[in-house]
Amino acid sequence: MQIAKKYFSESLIQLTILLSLIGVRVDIDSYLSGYYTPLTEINLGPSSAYIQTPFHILRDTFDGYGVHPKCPELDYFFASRRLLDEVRTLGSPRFHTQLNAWLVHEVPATDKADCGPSTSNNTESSSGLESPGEESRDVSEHLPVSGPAVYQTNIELGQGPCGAGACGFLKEEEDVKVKEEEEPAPVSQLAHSSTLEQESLLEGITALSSPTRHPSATLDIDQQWNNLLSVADLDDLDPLVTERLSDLDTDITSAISRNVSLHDAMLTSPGVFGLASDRTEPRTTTQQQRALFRMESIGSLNSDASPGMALGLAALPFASVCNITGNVSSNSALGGCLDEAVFDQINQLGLEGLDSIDSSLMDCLDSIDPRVLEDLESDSGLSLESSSGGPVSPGSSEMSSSSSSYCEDECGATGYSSEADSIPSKGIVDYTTAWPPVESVWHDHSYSSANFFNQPSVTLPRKNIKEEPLSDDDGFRLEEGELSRDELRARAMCLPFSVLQIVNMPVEEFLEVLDGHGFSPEQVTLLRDIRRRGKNKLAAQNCRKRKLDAITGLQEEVERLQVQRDKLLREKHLTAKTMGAVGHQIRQLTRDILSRLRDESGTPLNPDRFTLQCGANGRVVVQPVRRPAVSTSGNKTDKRKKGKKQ
DNA sequence: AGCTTGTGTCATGGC
DNA sequence: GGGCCATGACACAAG
Repeated sequence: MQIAKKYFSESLIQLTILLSLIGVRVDIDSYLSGYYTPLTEINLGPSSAYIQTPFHILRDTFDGYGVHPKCPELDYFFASRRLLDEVRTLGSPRFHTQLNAWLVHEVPATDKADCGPSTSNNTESSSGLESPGEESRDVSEHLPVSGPAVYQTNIELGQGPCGAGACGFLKEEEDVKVKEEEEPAPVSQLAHSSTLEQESLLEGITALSSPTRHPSATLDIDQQWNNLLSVADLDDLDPLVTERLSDLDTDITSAISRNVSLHDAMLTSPGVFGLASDRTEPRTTTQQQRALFRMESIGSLNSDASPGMALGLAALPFASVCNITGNVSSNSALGGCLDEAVFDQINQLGLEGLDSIDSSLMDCLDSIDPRVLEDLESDSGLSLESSSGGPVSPGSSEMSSSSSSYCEDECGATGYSSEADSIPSKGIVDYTTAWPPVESVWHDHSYSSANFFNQPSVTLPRKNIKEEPLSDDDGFRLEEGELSRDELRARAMCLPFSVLQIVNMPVEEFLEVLDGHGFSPEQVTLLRDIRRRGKNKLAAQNCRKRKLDAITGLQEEVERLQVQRDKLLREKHLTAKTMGAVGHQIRQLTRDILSRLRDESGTPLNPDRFTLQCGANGRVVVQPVRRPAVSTSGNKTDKRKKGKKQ
């Protein structure tokens, strides 16, 4: 179940990314909240790489297994959101919108039954005219919504060369009135239906092909359109575009009849086209009303014509999406790119590196001589006495006899170590046995332990050499090379504790020591200062280590994101190029089809004035090119402005 | 001599 | 309120 959920989530993200490429924004956060770790951005600033976030609450849980509370790898959790944002910011390629028609429509069986006989039974077509009132009424009956695809104008059903009088063509305004048929297919049915619904709906769509009287012209059109639509596979589009475009360009001339009249295009019933030669046959008024530049029945001329063309045309806008979706599911190149780029990083957020760090560190520690470890511990001022016994403290025996509970095993970080809080500082350990255990000293994330082994050349030599100037400790200059300033101070004040002891002993024990040993105020102050400085020194070391780790992690992330960005940009460029080629091809096909249509006067339609429009129900109608009304509105605005001025 | 780097220390804020 | 921790800032030493 988890795998299925993961697969679904990844597919959803991929789909979102791909939809974003075509301008569709989908918010999937709500869908992913149940699977992926909540994408809460914490890296809000340069200093927030290690904010005090209680990640440790997950440390002992399944989700937080292996996650160090302050590990910089936690930042990778948030890479997924940034990657998605990056993809979205890349923009989206645009389809060429000059082609706003699809030569597809659905021809139900009832339509054939109704319209078939109309060619022979239409007795009113002799007039070739239809009253505008009727037309308007009919349109009002069948066009509930005056959508952009439907033009409701006064048309004149002049008797064209076909003689059927079924052509609705307004000569003066060159406007075309288009009617919807009685089929109850809603306008938004295709647009809002799912892919499966679209497919089932498109199954009834017949092909838009040339009439049967031009059988040679209809041979390859279905295949051509199928080829065209198959190009929507973005993976193979680029190398195939040119080839298929050339194929279509060469074959379209023969694929579409040049002698298709506008009347034929307007005929609704299959019988009209089937008997297109008999252009003098009358039609009924209602059939004339329906025969308004509709090409829905063209395909019916060829009863055995494959619906692939119409299906492909109607499915074009959906096929693109479907093919893209299919690419996602099939791990195609683009999807694979996104997989590699996005989800690999998401999957790599498991912080598995911590385990390797731990193992490698333990291996390193195992191979080190304990005596060497003692020497290394003595590098830091606080670590000088971390070796067994607390060598210099004159009161060491006194300490041991005081049954104090110290945590000298923590020579390193107390803040950065996740175990330092729980293991050493809480338990009451015998002083004599608590000193040297190496295995409890070297924590994987301890700055003063792990780093000393990993980078001894950086930290060790200078620590041995360095000694801050002390004007008040001139008497201890001989030992400055070995002892820290606080060590010298502790010796000068005759404190019976080493610096490490002072620093690492629990608070209760420390307070007990302060109260129970009769120290002078100066000694108490020095003890507190030594403890404070010692803890702060380790904290500073850990802080610097974390800062370096954070910088390193961010640099690596930047490099990864740059590589991924370049890859996505290349994909975007390729997709835009492909879309442009497809759009050009579609425009060319549209022009070719329009050039083969005739109006009632027998003149070919001007492709610059007409377009092919695919209705929501799959019908294809011829529409006049919309004239932008910017000029008129601009004139009105200008007139208004002028009037106001006057 | 100036710069860089590493380190210790202090001050401060949050828990 | 005190202790602890993290971190910026500063100073210092060494390369």
